[in-house]
Amino acid sequence: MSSLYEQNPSLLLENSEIAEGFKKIMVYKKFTKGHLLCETGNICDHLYIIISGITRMFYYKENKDITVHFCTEQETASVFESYVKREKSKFNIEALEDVEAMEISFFDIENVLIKNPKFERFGRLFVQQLHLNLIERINDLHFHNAKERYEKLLERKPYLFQRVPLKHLASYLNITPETLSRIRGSK
Amino acid sequence: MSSLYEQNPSLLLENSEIAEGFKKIMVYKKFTKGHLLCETGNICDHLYIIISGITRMFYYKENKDITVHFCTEQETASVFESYVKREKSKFNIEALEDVEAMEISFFDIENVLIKNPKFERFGRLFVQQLHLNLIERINDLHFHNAKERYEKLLERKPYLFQRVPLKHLASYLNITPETLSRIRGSK
DNA sequence: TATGTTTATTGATATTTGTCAAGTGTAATT
DNA sequence: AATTACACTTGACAAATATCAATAAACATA
Repeated sequence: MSSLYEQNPSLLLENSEIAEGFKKIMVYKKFTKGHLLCETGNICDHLYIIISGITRMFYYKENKDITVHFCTEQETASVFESYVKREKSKFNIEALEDVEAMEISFFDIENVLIKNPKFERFGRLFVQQLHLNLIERINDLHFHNAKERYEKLLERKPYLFQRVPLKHLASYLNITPETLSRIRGSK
Repeated sequence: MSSLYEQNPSLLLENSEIAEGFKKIMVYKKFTKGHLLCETGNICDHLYIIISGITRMFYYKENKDITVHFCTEQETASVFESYVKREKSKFNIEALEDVEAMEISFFDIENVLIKNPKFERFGRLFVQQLHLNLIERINDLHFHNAKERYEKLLERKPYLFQRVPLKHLASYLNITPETLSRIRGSK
């Protein structure tokens, strides 16, 4: 598989040198359900590679709690734009279950990349994968009505419906809990 | 400015070695208004760095022409997921004006990165910038109603309203031309 | 288990946005 | 200039989704 379209950056971690380089800066962490891994107004200084559990990213709009993203096993939770641009996060990240994760700090990644430019490839693939995921998400939001969005999500991430309160799924789908309930009822 | 949050990858092109590496694989191209730089069903094999003119990415949903993205001077047009994953594009890219662009092929980028791993940093920053733009876009789509989306776009990219037919802006905002017309009328 | 709290469902109604149709304006072409 | 095609606007109505209120179900905790 050629470098530009290697989709899964974790493949590169089989290269033990790169794996070791990153493993050195990872810290094992546990968070209890309800804990905020990142809070509005703070700069998101860490990435969290989820080992177990599930998180959601959310914010408040006119007192309504709106979820914009979920992360679960093998995925990486962060407020990317805050992390990269060093600006205050508009979002919170909350543990919806007890969460185990490997934490990596911005500054440590920084140093690894400076010392080992060859790790940049991993960085690119990592960001590329984030980007591909977001393209899929935006295409879903843009091209489909409420019911289609629901069905897509049910097909793609059925586990969310087992693990996450429907109200969060509703706001993630950009609909009200009432509308989600009616969509689900009409089956 | 430190490497991870250098936002504008073009800064790196001031490093003449990297600039030269990429310049070698760029080809100057001209397209007339209406030309399709990428067509549905084909793999998008090239990036286009726009020098002048403007493009839109669009597709057909139930015979409706829906615009998902615009690119203008200094920006890079491509169907990223087709380009990266080597899969058939779901989108067309159309020149809305006569367009001058630097064309770069997938395979040439591939080779440059393989021969010069130090160029990976540029690649990462490039993808990172794409990603930050998309985050902004999705936040707008997700968090705002029709009128707010219109106002955001007017504020952020006023030139689009000078250069692009309103019907394309309407579908980009995920509303009908009639709704856009009414929003504009109510001022 | 009992109690209180949160979450989910259901119904009635309101609002937003879309659809269809007609008409006007504008630009390109003959 | 007349003709055509396309873009835009406006109005009447329809459909999708939201809001508000009431209730039921599930969950948490004493």
